[in-house]
Amino acid sequence: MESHELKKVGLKATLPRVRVLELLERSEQRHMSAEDVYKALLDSGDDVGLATVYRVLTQFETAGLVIRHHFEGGLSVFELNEGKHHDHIVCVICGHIEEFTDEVIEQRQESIADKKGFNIKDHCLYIYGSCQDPETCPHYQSNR
Amino acid sequence: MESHELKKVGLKATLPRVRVLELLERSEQRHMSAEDVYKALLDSGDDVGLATVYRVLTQFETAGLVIRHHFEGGLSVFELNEGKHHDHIVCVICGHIEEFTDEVIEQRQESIADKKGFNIKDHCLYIYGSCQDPETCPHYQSNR
DNA sequence: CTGAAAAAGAAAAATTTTTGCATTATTGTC
DNA sequence: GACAATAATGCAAAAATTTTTCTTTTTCAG
Repeated sequence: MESHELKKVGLKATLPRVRVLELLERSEQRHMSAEDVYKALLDSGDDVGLATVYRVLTQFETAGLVIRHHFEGGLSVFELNEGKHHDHIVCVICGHIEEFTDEVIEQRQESIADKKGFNIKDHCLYIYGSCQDPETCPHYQSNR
Repeated sequence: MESHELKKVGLKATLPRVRVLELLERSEQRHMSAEDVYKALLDSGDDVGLATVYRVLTQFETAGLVIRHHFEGGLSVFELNEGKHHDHIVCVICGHIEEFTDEVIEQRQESIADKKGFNIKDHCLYIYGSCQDPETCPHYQSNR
């Protein structure tokens, strides 16, 4: 139940918040822009304002429920924070996104930060490319 | 001479373009937003329009002269493309940015992309943290 | 249930980036 | 060097995106 998760982070379980959280948990698309969320909610019959969506997403980010990414092209997207850090590999042709983690990369980052005297708060690695799989990348052939 | 570099990529050596390029080459701040560039040019007596700055920076990006980054917080910044790829470690307190490359990380990325069937076009790694050096991070003490 | 406090919604505002168009500048040729 | 063709600039207006304000509505503890 989503209301419990909201209470846990000190947010009242209002309808818009519950809906946004449900959406992020259940949507096929793990990475959604504020606009995406807004439209999806409208489509499913919820009468919510875009300003509320922005507010809620920002609150969720602050509360640690979601993570905000800035992909190439300036696109801001949100994804549910499920606790385990991961990086992203994005197909610039079809938009397909896969997640991964690599212990070696994580460790190298730590040692680089140490060497430079930084305390890591956060980090993100985005790999952009084309997935050559016609199944997942329907536009691959026409754009190859 | 900047006009030569512009010609080389097929852009006419107009005053605004030369000025923007000069600025990016000479500024202490390697990473500048469009607004930063605009203000710096006005300050140095150039009468340029903000729209032109945006246009020129986008042209430079297309031509490969500059690289555009989207840092945490949604901030778009540009830096001169000097040919050698590097990643960034950013102090979220004072804004100080350092560049680095790590061969091991680069290789791991390649092998991850291979394993997933992606052709890497580009990639970027941003580490966010606090640089604990009071010299380079003047705000560190007050925000620690 | 009820009331205080918080949140939603709508519209306006603030930001950032792009576009249309008249004017100005650049460049290859004479 | 000057000239005309072509491309680029600057301004203002328009988009696009995100945030804020303010009034009304909702939540939740007692």
